[in-house]
Amino acid sequence: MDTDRIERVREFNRYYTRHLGVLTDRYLGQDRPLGQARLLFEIGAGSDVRELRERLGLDSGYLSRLLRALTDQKLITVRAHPADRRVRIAELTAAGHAERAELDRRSAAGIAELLDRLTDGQRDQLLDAQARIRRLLRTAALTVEPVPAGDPAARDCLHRYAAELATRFPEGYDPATITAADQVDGTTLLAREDGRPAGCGLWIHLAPRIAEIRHLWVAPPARGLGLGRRLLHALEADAAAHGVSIVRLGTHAALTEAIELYRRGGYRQIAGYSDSVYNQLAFEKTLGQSSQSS
Amino acid sequence: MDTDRIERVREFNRYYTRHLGVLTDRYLGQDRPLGQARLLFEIGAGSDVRELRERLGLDSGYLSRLLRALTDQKLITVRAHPADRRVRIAELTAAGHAERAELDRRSAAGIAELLDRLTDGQRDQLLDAQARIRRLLRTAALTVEPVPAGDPAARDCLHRYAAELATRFPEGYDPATITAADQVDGTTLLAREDGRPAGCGLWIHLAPRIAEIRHLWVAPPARGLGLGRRLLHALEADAAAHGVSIVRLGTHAALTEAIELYRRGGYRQIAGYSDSVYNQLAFEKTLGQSSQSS
DNA sequence: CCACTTCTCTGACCTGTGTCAGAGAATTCT
DNA sequence: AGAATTCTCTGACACAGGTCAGAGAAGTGG
Repeated sequence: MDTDRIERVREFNRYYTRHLGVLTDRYLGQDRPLGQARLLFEIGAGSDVRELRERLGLDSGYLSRLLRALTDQKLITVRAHPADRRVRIAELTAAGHAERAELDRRSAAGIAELLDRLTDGQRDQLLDAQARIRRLLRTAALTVEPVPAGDPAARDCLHRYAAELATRFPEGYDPATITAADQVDGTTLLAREDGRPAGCGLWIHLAPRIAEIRHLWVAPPARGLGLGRRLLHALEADAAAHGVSIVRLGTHAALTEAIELYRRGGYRQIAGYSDSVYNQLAFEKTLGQSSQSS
Repeated sequence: MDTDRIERVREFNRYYTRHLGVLTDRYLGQDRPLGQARLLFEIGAGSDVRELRERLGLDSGYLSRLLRALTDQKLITVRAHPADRRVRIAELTAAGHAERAELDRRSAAGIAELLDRLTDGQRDQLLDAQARIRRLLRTAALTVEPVPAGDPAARDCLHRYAAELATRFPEGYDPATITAADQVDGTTLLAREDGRPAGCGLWIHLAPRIAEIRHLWVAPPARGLGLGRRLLHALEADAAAHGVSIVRLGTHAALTEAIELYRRGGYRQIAGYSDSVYNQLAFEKTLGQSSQSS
């Protein structure tokens, strides 16, 4: 195995957490237990308790006691949800907002002190390297997996896809155009980032050994990570594994990034094969033996 | 202030610690409290208790109980130091070594899983960016400060400097050449990285308004961080602040990096002014108003 | 109306981490 | 030899974090 690289990453982690992680957390948890401090941040403008429990991954008993401690300190107030009085809503008081701002200021002060010791160019280098690492970690966190055609997360992606097209196409977009679940005789792929849906795509048969790729979409926050290309390749590989040798797809002239993606992916433009009004352009690719997922 | 940059660094810290930091620590502390796991690593080939306490920054009572827990699990043995029976020495048993290797393996497995999801080029990008960040953080952690001429840490640096020259000069180096503490009528500067001495340098008067910079040295682990340049500039600034307008220094032909440093720093070579056998080359710089520390 | 579910809170409990004071053994200083 | 110092261990204590079972209030469905 690649032990040298692994060791270097671990070395970095040790160094980084010791120097920066500690730095910021210590500032945060200076007067106040870390749990309470985090909760103050997480409450923000006001959140219901159930949501907080979910976001912070806490036991209901523990969270309840944390909330109690904060109300005793008059930093938050807790009241019942107007619609469902079982649910309770936590909100920051004026003192809570002040405390939160103070914690925020302190945590930022630690970073400011660090940045102060660097030249302007070095600061930019730092930010640049951090952005690159983050991008790579996010890329590694992305998963692409087949899901049943009716999968709720996938359907949700398709609706967001439709909503986006409606704003991008001058003529709008009719949501009824989306392929119905029972119409998918190929495969639906769903991409996730840390469990949250991040993109989708599906293919269906046009004829024996001929497939059509549809509804390839990447959620805005996941763009720029190469996910479109990855989904496209995965769909091709999956279709090939099901005996498909030719893949077609149609797209709209307004979707310039998509067109670029298909061109780079080895697709060539063909005459229109579809009667969908949105498919202004058509593309085709012959799947060879070399088609691989990645 | 530069709130945007600060916010971006904090964002990165949150993301990174959540994704990678957590990852490794969870693997480490899976079956075993983190304190015990860390102790197992720190003991390594065998260490005396006092040293462990220092390295991990633990209370003697707490450490004692951690050691007890590990001995009860037959992972370590503790015996008295042969020379001083108050001091105790902890050593891993065979089982302890196995356990340590297992923890190590698990922690590495988390990283390996991550790296596996990246292409080879992405892996290199990740390592490269991490190395850059680490370099920048270390640079920011370096401090340069004046110390009394007899400061033990500074004297220690000078001895290490002498030891290094002894190996680098074909003719060796006589430690008696080092400027005595009572001979320093200028300033001694000491560089530290996280408290540990990382380099030194000093200047003395050759004549009114003329100073000589001596014994500029950077500890091997701190090289490549621009510390030599920083020490040199700081010495110049300090001398200028004490009314010095001309700085001279002598060096040995074997010290090519130093010679390069002086050339880049605006020094020009002059005829030898010193009778020291090690000063094969001599340099001089006139300090202008623009001389600044940084 | 009744049974069931959902949501929060309370009390009891556990573990890990950390601090403090002092005892006891070994060593060093005078 | 006796006093002072060094080093480790023990016991007592505190607190944060976290888990579990169950009570009680509020809502939902038949």
